[in-house]
Amino acid sequence: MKVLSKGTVYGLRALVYLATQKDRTGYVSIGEISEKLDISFHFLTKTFQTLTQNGILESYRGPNGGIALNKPAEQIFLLDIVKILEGDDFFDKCLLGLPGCGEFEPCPVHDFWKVAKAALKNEFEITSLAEMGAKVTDERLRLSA
Amino acid sequence: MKVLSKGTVYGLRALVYLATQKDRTGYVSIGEISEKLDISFHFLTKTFQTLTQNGILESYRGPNGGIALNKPAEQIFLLDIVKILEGDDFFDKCLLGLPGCGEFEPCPVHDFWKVAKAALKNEFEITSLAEMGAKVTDERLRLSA
DNA sequence: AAGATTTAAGAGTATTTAGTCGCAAAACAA
DNA sequence: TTGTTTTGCGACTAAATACTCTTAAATCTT
Ligand code: SF4
Ligand code: SF4
Repeated sequence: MKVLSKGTVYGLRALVYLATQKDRTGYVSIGEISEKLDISFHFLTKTFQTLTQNGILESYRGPNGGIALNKPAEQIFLLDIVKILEGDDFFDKCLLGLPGCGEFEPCPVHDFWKVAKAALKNEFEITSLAEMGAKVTDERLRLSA
Repeated sequence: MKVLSKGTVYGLRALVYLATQKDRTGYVSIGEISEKLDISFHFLTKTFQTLTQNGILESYRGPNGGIALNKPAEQIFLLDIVKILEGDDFFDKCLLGLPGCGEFEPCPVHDFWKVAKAALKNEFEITSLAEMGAKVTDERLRLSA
């Protein structure tokens, strides 16, 4: 059951790390994050570019450059990230991938899936990076499960 | 959000089709199913082999051969299929793929995810092929969403 | 026995996702 | 201006997933 792609998970972990560094001033380099979280530098870079282009991050090149959250971590929600990295239609997906589906002639799991999906979306909608950063220690961001 | 692999969805659609044919006696050929549901014959074959090896289906070669459910459709549940085709650990997966995770130091979505996963599993556990077959018309099994 | 039908099995190809590499562009420092 | 740091970007490679093809084995029909 792969809900999120690797790229999204990496991006998320990195963003949460950023959220835990909120007392630091200025930019945090991708190199540092890559090293601290043990994520491929170039892979992260690509993900961050997408996030920068979509207004989540601000980036700056050159010495002491790096990236920074574009808004306070309290105002960035899981849903924003997921929508950007997984696509806007992320929550429109059907469970069984059957045909002509939808409300019209729903399969047995349709009603359930609709509710479950809505719950997941809501959870993503109310969970901020700040909240995640507060609950997670740096150590736990390092190795993947 | 890809919950189930293509192979699993195909297998599921095919099994539901089988369930709708319960008044027919004898075996249903993979060729027929492949044609009726517009799914690649060889791909289906592979999935069916797995299901046969795991006791869901009974198969028979030669003219008028094919496959048949090994138990009444009322006694085959979504969960059985998913466990076989996606692996036994399907519901053990973590949402964010963070580290050392689990109960110890859960991330903010952990509790929610635990509940959502349990609900999904329960739904899969109580939904039988018969139930799905009753709710779905053959037409709707044909084209994928 | 010979040929037709149908699943079993495994090799082979294509597409998608994941991850790597190299260099250009921006900014700074000396 | 020259060199260094750091992001931007596109091409490249690797692995996983999805799909196809070929041949064998079982069973029936004649
Ligand atoms: S009825 Fe709903 S859940 Fe079921 S296959 Fe169709 S869209 Fe998916
Ligand atoms: S705390 Fe739970 S949901 Fe969160 S990353 Fe860890 S295992 Fe996954």
